Amino acid sequence: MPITNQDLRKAGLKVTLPRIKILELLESATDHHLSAEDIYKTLLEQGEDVGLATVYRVLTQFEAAGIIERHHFENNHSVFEIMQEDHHDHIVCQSCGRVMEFTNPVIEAEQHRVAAELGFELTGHSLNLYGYCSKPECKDSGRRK
Amino acid sequence: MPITNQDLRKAGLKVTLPRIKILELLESATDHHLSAEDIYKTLLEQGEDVGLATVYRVLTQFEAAGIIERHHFENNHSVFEIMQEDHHDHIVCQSCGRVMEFTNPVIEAEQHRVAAELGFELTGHSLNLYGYCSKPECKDSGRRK
DNA sequence: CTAATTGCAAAAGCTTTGCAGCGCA
DNA sequence: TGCGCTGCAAAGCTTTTGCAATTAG
Repeated sequence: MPITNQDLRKAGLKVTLPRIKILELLESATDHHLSAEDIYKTLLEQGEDVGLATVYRVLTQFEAAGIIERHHFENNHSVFEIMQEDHHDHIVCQSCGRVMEFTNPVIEAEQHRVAAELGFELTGHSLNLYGYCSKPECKDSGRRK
Repeated sequence: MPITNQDLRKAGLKVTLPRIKILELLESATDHHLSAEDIYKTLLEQGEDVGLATVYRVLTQFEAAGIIERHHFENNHSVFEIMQEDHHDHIVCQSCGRVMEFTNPVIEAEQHRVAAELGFELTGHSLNLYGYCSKPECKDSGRRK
């Protein structure tokens, strides 16, 4: 279900144009993982008059409100996505930049076991796989950062 | 076994003071995970006349030569460590910054299974757990970034 | 000797902050 | 109307690059 204006208000955030637009983008993106820059450029292309600083501020607020999630991939590339019901990890194509999601209960369980074994109270984790995807249209599409 | 001068030469790198010092630091650090800044500051404290740019250059060359490994943790904190025989993942204490290593064959195997399933040729991965460790002396030691 | 390496300073990302004006509730 | 929000510009950080001087082999 999409994020509603009510959800924003509940998070103590006013319903403003930049916020609505950014949510729309994140919800509609083909692979719904976008960087701040992606969002900024797309909004400019759509004729919106928005500042990059606002994009960052809004994304940070959304993250704090639990509306979106931020991921740091390699080469310092950060992307954002709408928070999902179920947790999932990511696999990123080094060639075309495509991001796919997957869930794996076995890995999940092992992580908790490992943390417990080492005497850690687990608060979070990130698992990212990197490789080359098999899509025919993916032959160094230049998306690399 | 420690990295030798021979290893450096074999990698096409001249044996210079900064390189030796940086290797020494990485090999002797208590938890052998150091950031570029850590290394730079420590060298300065030791009275070495070295530039931060050199530290970054050397680390990058070492990484390319397969001598060290770079990890991106959350909040854009990068650390480096000597390359080990066996692959391992990391668990980081959010409070004291301690980094521990662990290996888990089950997770390892699952990762390959998942990648294959999604049609990816796996080239690398990073798994980091975050939490709070149970060491008594770890009570917000202020190391947080 | 001479190409590799270094320190310094400047530049290049990416992200955050200060501020005056604008706009949602 | 009032405080939150925004765009702009400037500043902060981490990392990289240009360059002349230095050094390993």
